[in-house]
Amino acid sequence: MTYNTRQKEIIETLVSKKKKDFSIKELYLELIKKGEDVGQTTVYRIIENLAESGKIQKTLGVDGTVKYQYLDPCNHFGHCYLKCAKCGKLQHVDCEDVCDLAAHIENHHKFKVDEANIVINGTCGSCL
Amino acid sequence: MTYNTRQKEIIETLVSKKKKDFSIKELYLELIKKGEDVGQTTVYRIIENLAESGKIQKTLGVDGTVKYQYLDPCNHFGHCYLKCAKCGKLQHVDCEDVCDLAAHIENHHKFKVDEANIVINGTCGSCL
DNA sequence: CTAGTTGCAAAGAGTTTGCATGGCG
DNA sequence: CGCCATGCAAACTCTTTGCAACTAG
Repeated sequence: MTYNTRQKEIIETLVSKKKKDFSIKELYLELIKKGEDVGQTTVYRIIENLAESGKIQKTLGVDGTVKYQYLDPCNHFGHCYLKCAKCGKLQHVDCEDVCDLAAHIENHHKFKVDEANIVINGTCGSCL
Repeated sequence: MTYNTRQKEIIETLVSKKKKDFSIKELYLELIKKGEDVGQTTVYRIIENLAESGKIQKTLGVDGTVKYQYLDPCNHFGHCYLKCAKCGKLQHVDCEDVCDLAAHIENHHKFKVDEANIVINGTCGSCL
């Protein structure tokens, strides 16, 4: 149904190295700077697909603009993200307490927690 | 420094009744429909101020567009929001487990949790 | 060969800005 | 009266769409 193309590979590779959130424009300019021959429309389309398939997540950046963020495959229980409101970096955390909270919420508050998508906002160590 | 105006009052009143997230356009059209005489630019400016002051929060809606959301003043410990990915509704939860998790993260993961801004994504009871 | 993919340019949304007018205190 | 707020229109930025050329399988 879908073809593997040079553009898809270039973009997926670049995106999977990202540790911070990024905008389409940033990504596009980075590609151009590297001399990669990719159209802006194509970047939009590929990023949209990646977001739909769940490999990256659409988010609001620190500055209030739309950004995208690569999520390492971490769908196991007890995982969550800590997002720094100052530098925008995303930190992964695994711990039982997240499990406990999720379980509690599901049992007591009629709400099915999406374990792959718990984001806690705050300030990271380096920014404090 | 700032004046109280008819427009601010109208918008703040309307916004504080919102239980779901909303877009500027929706808000503006709602005002027009009610016969309120408010310019679209003014809506943008007032909403921006409310977001800056923390009374409302800028978020990404279910459809991937930018929305705003009124947050009832709930800055006490152990509070968090449950956001339904299907209907977009925001639910408030108070429980010790949130406290515990926040404390754990601060102590073990070098991260200062913003207690007023913990949003857990998932699916609410009515949408299940 | 066929169907998905790309990239350009144009169209469409959403948001911001300049500036003259109006209103609060 | 002085300063902030408002609203219109224009400017801008971001994103999507139409379409012809291209490419993977």
